[in-house]
Amino acid sequence: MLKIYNTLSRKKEIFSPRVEGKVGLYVCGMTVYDYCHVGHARVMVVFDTVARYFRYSGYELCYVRNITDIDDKIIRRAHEQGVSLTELTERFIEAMHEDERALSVLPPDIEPKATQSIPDIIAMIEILCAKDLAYVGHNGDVFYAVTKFKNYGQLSGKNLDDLQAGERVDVDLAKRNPLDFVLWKMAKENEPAWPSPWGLGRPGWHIECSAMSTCCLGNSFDIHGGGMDLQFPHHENEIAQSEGATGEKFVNYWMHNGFVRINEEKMSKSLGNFFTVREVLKQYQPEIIRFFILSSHYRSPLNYSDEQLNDARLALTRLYTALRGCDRGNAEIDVDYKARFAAAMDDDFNTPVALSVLFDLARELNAAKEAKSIKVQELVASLRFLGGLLGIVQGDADDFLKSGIVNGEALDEELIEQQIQSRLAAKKAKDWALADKIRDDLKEQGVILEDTPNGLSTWRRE
RNA sequence: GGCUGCGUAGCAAAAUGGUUAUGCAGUGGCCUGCAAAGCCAUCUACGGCGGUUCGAUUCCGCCCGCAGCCUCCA
Repeated sequence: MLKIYNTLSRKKEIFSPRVEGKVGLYVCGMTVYDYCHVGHARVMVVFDTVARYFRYSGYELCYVRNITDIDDKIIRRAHEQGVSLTELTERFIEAMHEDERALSVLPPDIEPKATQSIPDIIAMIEILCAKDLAYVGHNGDVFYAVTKFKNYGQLSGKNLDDLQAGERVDVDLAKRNPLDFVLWKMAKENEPAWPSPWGLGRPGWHIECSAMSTCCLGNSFDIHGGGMDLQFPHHENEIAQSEGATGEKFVNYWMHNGFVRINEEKMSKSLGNFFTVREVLKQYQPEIIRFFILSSHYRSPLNYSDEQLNDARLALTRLYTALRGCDRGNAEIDVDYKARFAAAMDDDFNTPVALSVLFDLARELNAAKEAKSIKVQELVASLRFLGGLLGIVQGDADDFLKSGIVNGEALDEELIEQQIQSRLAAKKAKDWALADKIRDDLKEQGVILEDTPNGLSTWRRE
């Protein structure tokens, strides 16, 4: 039985879909004006893992993740770079898809763009105006009147009085209440704009998600996810907009993932302390990043450091070492491991525990290999299968073990093979000093030799 | 200031009212020409103070420390 921590209730709740066997999942995606950083990677990997697990559990899933391709920052960046809006956004959408593929993130079922949802957005704003939940300010912008929505603040546990007390942003005089937020923004000169009943302009940030999610998944759907920082005000505003417009319960379960941190501080664009996915990929294999992300629970903070990435690499090395030279055949999946794995994932997607099951499997597999037990294939099949649910250990073991890219200058494989042959000859001649020297020299260059029982040697990169 | 959440062994990271997490590192053993890998065994814990309880790392309260949101942010 799957349990999900619901931000709305701040409790783990038994997941019960609106429609038996079906799940609608909406996740707030990227604003595409720059490359994805590790924080974005976390959202992608976390919800990809959630999506994979829903499908494995037999649900018919519709996974929607939007792209914000119109926004102040995008406009500014396009101006700075002297390119058109779409030139900029298309470039970063492609870059995002590249990063996703690298991280084994499967594409969502629907990936709506804000600029392609303008009619839906306008229609929703019109309803909000008609219901007197929105108004046109002095400057022509359309605002949502926060005080008119009775449950405002329920998701983030805030109330309007507290929010006003803590108000620390410049008051926009066009608003009736400083907490009101913009639904439609009038265009300034040279800004991309769409016609609307209120004039040429563009949508505010929050309304696009309300429009796209309800259009793709219905007025009511099961799960809405995103980073912790979106809880307030973004998701709070989405609820106000959607429920205000439709009169129906917007979302049943809200899932928020924790931040990636650097030195105990949130990784973010504004702090400038971020690493892009493509930067990190120069130093670590993509699977290492994915493992690193899954090694902590999705709601916990995740500290980014070379030490942590190296730990992830060593951990994956252990799993691949167990799989090395093994074939899964047509073996069945071990039911006990499968049950333990499912129990972990059913508990609010507890990937650290799910991973620990994989390590227990690896240990038994190693022992089975040594004992030449008939269980080997079953254990291999199980490790591959359960790893696959997390999007890891699907590659060839030797490919992973031999392709360390830690120090850039990788020693040529042919050269390594030559050295190994020389060493085998030295071993045959019982010239241990020479054999050891060759091995030590290779070790210096990050190549570790491992002699096998059949008198040969295999190798891997450190 | 208001509202969240967190504080676990050398590091990372889970669960749990009484019993093994797991990975890396350490120690002892097996294996090996010696290693590496692997296997077996093993040492390091639950921020502080009170309370509830037969029993608390786990529940409650207070304190200390850290992070996040309250402004664009995944």
